[in-house]
Amino acid sequence: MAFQFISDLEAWLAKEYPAAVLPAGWGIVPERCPEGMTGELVVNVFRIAKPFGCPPPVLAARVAEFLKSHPDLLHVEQIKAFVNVTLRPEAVYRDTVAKAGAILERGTLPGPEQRRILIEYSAPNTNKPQHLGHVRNNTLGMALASLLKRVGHAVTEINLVNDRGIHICKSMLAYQRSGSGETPESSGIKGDHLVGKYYVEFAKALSAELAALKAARPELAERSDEDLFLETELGRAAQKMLQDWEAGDPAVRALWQTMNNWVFAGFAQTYERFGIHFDHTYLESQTYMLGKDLIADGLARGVFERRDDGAVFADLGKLGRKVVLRSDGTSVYMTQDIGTTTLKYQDWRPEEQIWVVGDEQNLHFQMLFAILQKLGYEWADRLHHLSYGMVNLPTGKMKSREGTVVDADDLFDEMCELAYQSCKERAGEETDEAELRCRAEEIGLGALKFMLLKYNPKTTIMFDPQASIKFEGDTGPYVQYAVARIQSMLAKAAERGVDPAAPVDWSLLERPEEKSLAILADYYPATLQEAAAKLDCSVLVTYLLDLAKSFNRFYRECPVLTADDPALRRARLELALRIRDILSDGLRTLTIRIPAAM
RNA sequence: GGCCCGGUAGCUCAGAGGAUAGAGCAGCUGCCUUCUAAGCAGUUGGUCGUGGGUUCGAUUCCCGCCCGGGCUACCA
Repeated sequence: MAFQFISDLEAWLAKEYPAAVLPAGWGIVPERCPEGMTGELVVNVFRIAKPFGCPPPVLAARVAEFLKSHPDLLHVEQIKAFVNVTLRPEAVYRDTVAKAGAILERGTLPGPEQRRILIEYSAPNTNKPQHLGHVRNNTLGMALASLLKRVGHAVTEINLVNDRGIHICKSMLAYQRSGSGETPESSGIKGDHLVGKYYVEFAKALSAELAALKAARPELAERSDEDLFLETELGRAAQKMLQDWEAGDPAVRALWQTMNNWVFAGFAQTYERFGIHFDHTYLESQTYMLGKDLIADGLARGVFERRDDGAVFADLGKLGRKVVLRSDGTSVYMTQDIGTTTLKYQDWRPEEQIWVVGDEQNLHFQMLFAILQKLGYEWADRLHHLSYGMVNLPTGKMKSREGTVVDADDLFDEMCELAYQSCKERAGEETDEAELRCRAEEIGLGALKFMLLKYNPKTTIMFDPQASIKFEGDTGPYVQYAVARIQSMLAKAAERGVDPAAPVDWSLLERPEEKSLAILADYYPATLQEAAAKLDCSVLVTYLLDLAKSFNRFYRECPVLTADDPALRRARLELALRIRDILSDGLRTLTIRIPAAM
């Protein structure tokens, strides 16, 4: 915030109360005055009173007294410990939007607060295409990376692809048995979907075999499917394939490489369409053996202990005990994660690492961080798990096996097709097809990202296709539309006799819709920084909706190009342009693109 | 059982020790020969799960309880 009367108030308080011990980073943050109260900003003295050693209403009275004599303020009203103020128009704009670029620049953190941050997200398996759950992960990851960059951090985006393991072997086995040489080219099916088709095929065949097994041996009826996996022929065959893979069997390796390449090509398309770019992709097949030496080292140093059966574990106190090496000496997931985390540190030397991973792994990450701290890494206290909730459907959870997943590519298509229909209806005949498709892509995918970012990451999202796919109300297109309206005004400025390069007389903007818009705009830098500090893009989303709403109210109430006074036209256009810059910057920060027109 | 997250309007969600708890959707009423109606304005709708406690003040903090979800493997 950069309001002059606030700085003056702080200076005055410092002078009047020299004994007050103010906390570090102290500063008065004015709040926007609630609807229905007279005033534009409010100084909440409840919040600041403590160090001054007098009752809030008493301090508020003194604050009000000081502010009443301040030249920037038209009206000051004290109610209990709230001091509501109304500003002179010239003060509003001078302190907010009038200084070109100032608001956008203030979004960047001061140098010493900028850090090198590594963020890992997406982390797909290569046995099936991505679904809505992955889309939430991808969206949260890419937008968070972008937000952190926006406030000045040096961010490295990493993907760690889980390209080996029993799940891949399931797809491979089904393909080997019934694929008859089908390829993405021969079938016309996108690579990841083709591989997914065989994964589903395996799952079906396995459950048929399990059902037959249970029918033949009723004593097994109570056992879980996982439990009985190796009792089935298919299970044993998949297991055998995994062992062959690990032994480096050339045929298995070749099939694995072929099918994985299909999936990589498919993922690349999906990522490209969504606008995702990783600085580096690690493959689990190349990192899964890491970590064992660190365990051995930790064991020697007494960080880990060996159990009677030979398994090595970490005693993590309240978190419990965690096995880090099986009794047969092989790794578990935790072993690999210890290894890859140190690898990532060595490769990039980040000051912070962030993992975007679902909340079912909360305990895993608590344990991982605790283990790394026990191992004594000085960077181990700057690791964050950005935990997010599931995406549920009205019918319940998404389950690959039951075919109830919302496929990522299908969802993209559906969003964009709906956007296209709407674009087509509202555009004139003269707009060409390619342009409409391009707009629809930006609107459709923008709506999807915005919808996923709107929620606090930790909440479980209910995705109702009927209700969630919409372009009205609290949506991305609502914000994009505000930008499009401003662009359209700018395009017409010349024909209405407004020169966007002419000087601006801000004092003409006296209407409440104008002033509150400028005041709200000034909260942008703080909002960016708050969102970045909380690793929560929904803070920014909510703000952009507010700002767009405030703009739309202004747009309705205050004619811009059709105002009588040319100087007023000029000033209002300038205000609109400053708002456009913030909305655009905000959308870009969320990785949402801005259509040229809507 | 233990640990973690959630319970706010019919629905989906914000908010947060302070003023009269907000928004979108859905419903109802208006507003397009006037800068883009993917918009604006109005209106209906709430004992903020529940019982205690702390406080000048609690929906917000603390404790108990109820409901929903997650985790609690030598799976990833």
